[in-house]
Amino acid sequence: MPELPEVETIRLQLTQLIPGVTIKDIKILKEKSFSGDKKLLFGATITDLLRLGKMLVIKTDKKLALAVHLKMTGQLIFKSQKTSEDLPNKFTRVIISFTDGSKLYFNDVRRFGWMKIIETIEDLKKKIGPDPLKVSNSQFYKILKQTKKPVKFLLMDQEKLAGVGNIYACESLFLGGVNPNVSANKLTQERSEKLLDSLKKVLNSGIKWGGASKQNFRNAYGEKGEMQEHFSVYGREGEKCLNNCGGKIMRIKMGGRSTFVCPVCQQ
DNA sequence: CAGACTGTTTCGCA
DNA sequence: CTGCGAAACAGTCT
Repeated sequence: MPELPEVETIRLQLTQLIPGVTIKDIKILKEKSFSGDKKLLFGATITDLLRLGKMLVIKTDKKLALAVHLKMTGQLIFKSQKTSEDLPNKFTRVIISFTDGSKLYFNDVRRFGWMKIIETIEDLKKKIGPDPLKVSNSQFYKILKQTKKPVKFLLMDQEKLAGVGNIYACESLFLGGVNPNVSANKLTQERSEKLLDSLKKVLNSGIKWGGASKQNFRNAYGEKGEMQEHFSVYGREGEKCLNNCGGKIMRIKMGGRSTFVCPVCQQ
């Protein structure tokens, strides 16, 4: 579920909370959710946090880091007090305890997400494209030229561009006035620039509102985000287009995923 | 009961 | 070998 803005929200919050704390113990409640030898991290102190697309990397002072992918329903919630009323819950898969008594809970209803001990981030980096917030207009235009697939698929292709999922793809295409079915390589340079600009705006807005919590997303404090209240098209099927063009938002299927479009504004 | 769901990976077929 | 789509992963919710 979480896309770039949701993961970034968690990263920003955890950056205020866990650098400097030392891992005391790791409790793995679901084997599948954690890979690597947990003992290697005992005694490691968190240094900083990094985001690679939708992945979060928790770095330590040892030569090891903990990579996390939340997939559809993952949550990373930090509690400074020793006990918490609501955590762990039945969906808690991993609990990382720190020497100061604080804890980091990895919850994941559907168990698609994972935590993985890694020695280097190079392998993770290799598999993903650049971060859309750091891409230049010319770089983005080149990426668009690489495929004739519908532009929406391109935006969501992590190997081409890392971090965009279904929601922010729909939102940015609407803001950019681009039909999701248009072949990526058919966009003119001008439209490419507008689309990238829209994508950056939508992603930054998502970060500003602390992520979108349509279903499961919670930030590092266990709270919902507010971005869902600022969607222009996502989940607004049948409602009036906010551009006052007279069109109604439609829901179409692309690659099995719901896609929301304004048939008037997005050509 | 059927269908959705904000994400990847894998498998089978053209 | 490439590219594509469907299926799989697993659970809750409407």
